[in-house]
Amino acid sequence: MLEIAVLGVISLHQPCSGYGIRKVFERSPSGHWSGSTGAIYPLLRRLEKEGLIQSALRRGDGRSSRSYRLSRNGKSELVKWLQPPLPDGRDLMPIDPLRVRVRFLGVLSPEQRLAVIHDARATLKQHMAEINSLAEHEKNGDDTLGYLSHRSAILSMKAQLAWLDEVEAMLLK
Amino acid sequence: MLEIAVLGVISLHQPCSGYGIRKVFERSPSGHWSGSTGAIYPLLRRLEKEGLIQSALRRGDGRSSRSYRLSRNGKSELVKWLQPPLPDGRDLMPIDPLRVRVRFLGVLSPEQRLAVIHDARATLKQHMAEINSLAEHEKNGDDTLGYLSHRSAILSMKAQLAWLDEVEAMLLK
DNA sequence: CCGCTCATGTAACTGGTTACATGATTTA
DNA sequence: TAAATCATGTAACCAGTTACATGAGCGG
Repeated sequence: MLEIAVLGVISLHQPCSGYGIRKVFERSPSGHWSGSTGAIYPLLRRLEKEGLIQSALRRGDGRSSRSYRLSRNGKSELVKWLQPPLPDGRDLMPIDPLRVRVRFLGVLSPEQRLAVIHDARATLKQHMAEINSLAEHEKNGDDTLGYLSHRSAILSMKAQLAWLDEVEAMLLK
Repeated sequence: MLEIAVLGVISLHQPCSGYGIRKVFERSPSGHWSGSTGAIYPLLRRLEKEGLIQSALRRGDGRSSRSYRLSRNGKSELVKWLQPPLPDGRDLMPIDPLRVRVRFLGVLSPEQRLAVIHDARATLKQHMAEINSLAEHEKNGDDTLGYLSHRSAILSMKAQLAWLDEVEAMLLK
């Protein structure tokens, strides 16, 4: 997946450096990859060896960096991944840490269970507010798909909050 | 995470075999771990070595299996993981393959983009129907938390469907 | 000139998957 | 009696993280 994400990020920001790609991952609020150097740099060299991306050296002197662009093969690889059919419904459902927690809530005392729910609600609300301000900011910008990605995160957190209400109601019953 | 999930599954089904634990993962519809032998069996031995679980041999003759139970330490490890504070908001957001796809939809033609949306909608609806029938079945059962886990999956898929409507609307605009 | 950001890289590790291998028990 | 299921395990691999290491350029 990181491989595809890197191709995708290059498609959005080309020409860009490995460092630039890392920062995109690091700064993205919708959880995921750390943008660790140990993942990105070896991956970039592999992608270039496979002909999916091309690099050019930017200034051999001093602060030199590689500038990456997507090749035709790289683009068609990305297109191929994007196109239907999508993977199985199960593979579309990521592991939700909150869901896992609630699944095993039975080992806690009733009071502790409620404490977990309350804490989860607070954490979600706060993170939602953060992403919401980002989204508002780019609402009428040119990066529609970036905005929509943030909307996805917002809607999914809203759904989790609604779910937490259900959970609390059933626990109190 | 698999480590915690295994402790959790044992807490729910103890005493149970490694095979039984694997099946729980395999059959769970809310995507995640494959329940691969190469993950479970070494992990179980490690957990026992660490004193988090205990095993007893069930019939040395013929089809023999190990029967696992949670130890006090194992239970308190699970309790510790469950309790607040939850991880950072970012770490609570798993990587959503659908979101990643939409993020990079720009490389496709407008018609292809809509095809992806339509396919995603169909896949989600079908998977939602499957989980929904499971959830209905266990609605008034004793495993409230199992039911709520499925509800979480359902609500999150509903949110994704609503989001896809937003995406389509913005793409058509 | 000090600290921050840009920039690249490696080594050790963790956590998981796939595929293979084995064999007993149950069921159609 | 054949096929499915119960049951356990290993080896090779893949993807990603953490921590370490290095160094240039830029702003206060």
